[in-house]
Amino acid sequence: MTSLTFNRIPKCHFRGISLPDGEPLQCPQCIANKLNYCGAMDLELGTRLQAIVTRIRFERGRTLFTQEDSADYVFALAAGVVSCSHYMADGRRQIMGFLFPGDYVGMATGERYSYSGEAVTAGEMCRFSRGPFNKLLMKFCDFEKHFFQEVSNELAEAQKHVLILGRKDAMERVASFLLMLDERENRYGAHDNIELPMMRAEIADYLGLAIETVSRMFTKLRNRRIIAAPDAHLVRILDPGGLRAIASE
Amino acid sequence: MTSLTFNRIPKCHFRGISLPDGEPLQCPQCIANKLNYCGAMDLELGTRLQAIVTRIRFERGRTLFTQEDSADYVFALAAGVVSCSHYMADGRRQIMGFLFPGDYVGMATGERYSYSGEAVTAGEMCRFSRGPFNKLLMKFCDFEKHFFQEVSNELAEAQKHVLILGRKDAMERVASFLLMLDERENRYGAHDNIELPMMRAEIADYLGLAIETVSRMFTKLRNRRIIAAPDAHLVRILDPGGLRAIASE
DNA sequence: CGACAGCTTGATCGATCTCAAGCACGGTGG
DNA sequence: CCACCGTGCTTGAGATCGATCAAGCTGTCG
Repeated sequence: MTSLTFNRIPKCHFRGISLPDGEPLQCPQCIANKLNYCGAMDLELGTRLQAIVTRIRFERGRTLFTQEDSADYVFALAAGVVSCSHYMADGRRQIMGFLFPGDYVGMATGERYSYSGEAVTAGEMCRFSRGPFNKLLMKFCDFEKHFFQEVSNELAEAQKHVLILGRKDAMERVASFLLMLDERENRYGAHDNIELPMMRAEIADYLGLAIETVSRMFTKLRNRRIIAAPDAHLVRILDPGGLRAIASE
Repeated sequence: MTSLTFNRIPKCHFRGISLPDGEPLQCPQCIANKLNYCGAMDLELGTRLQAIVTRIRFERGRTLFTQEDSADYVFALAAGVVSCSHYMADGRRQIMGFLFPGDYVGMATGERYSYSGEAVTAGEMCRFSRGPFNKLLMKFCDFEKHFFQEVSNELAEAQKHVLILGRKDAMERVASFLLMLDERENRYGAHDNIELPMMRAEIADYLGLAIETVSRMFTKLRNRRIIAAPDAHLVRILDPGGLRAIASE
């Protein structure tokens, strides 16, 4: 069966991801997932996208694009996790968000990306030249309506982020962060553990805290039996209600 | 002359705004300002918008919509300044942004507004039922492309906000805030003073600070001759370079 | 086995919040 | 006209949360 399916690409193992050798992941599939309103067009759209895509594998730590780069490409993440960080002149970093498989970046941007994309884990992404990509989607789909929705979602997330950073204390921030990851995983089916693909430093720079503070909050949550954490990158929520209360949404 | 012009509505006097009695401001004009790509259609679009608009005047302090309200309306601000605040259960407030004449709200939202709109000054806004408004614009204009741009801008602003809240100290936050207001006024022509229509409490809740801290930072900037402040709601930037350095963009 | 990176924990420091007081201004009523 | 009051702003003093500095712990890799 060669027709594109609308299943999400398999939930990736964020850490120690093992990509199939040789045969790259089907990028158009993740595009199609996001564009699934396209209906009957998919197969041809997929083929056309295949024709203009560049697939790029990367290792943890690799910088995929920087905030100074001219925004010539649109990226779709096929596997792995990527952070979007803004660096200040003196080196301070604010992580704006994390990209997970199926996420885009580079659509809603001006002349330049305003943040840098860095690989939190190994992974693979699909790169499209902005022009042809836009033209193609515009031609095939009711393009803007769809991406309007996408950007709206991103905006809502940014506003949640503003609330966390502006008015929540350290405990509330960490709790909110865990709930966000939990909700994300819930969207793709039941799960018992939350996987934390990122390091403490990345959580800290997302939450506007110091590494040590993040660590202390995890410890506190563990001691209070709100969560269990078999290792630093795995969390099981023992008391969802308690966690939600702590996050004080 | 009845044809719509593309001039911005007159720069409003934020505080002590005096609205012409009887004859309401021409709302479709502010819509048209934002939609000026519509070109030849404007006149008819304006007329149709006239037909579905409800104009609402409001005094300082009035709540225009709340975060619990079902998002049935799109608003366009014709005059005055409005804050968009998210309230937490215990009363903490985070101001997500301020609306100025010509700004919209309610386009990029889900089922409900996720924040409340409150009048920072007296003003006037135009209210459209979401359905007819969308239909109308969709019919007349290359609607989504335009609003995609709008939401993208909003997203960029939210991300700037995230950076301010996540990684800047009190001094940098206040400096950044003043620069934002300055840039906004610059877009509409030269000016010598920045008007601060909002109170210290609102600046504080936008910047994630306490009122007292905001006040102290103003004092510090004044003492260092970076700004002059004839009164609490007027600021003149004496040393733009210095202010930019302090904001450490 | 040693070196290193990432995480945790402890002790101290400091920026910002909180609490409290005083000031400036505008509106109101005697 | 002026005393009074309320609101918003500023300033000061002390408390607090989270940052910073420093050390130790754990697991991985060569």
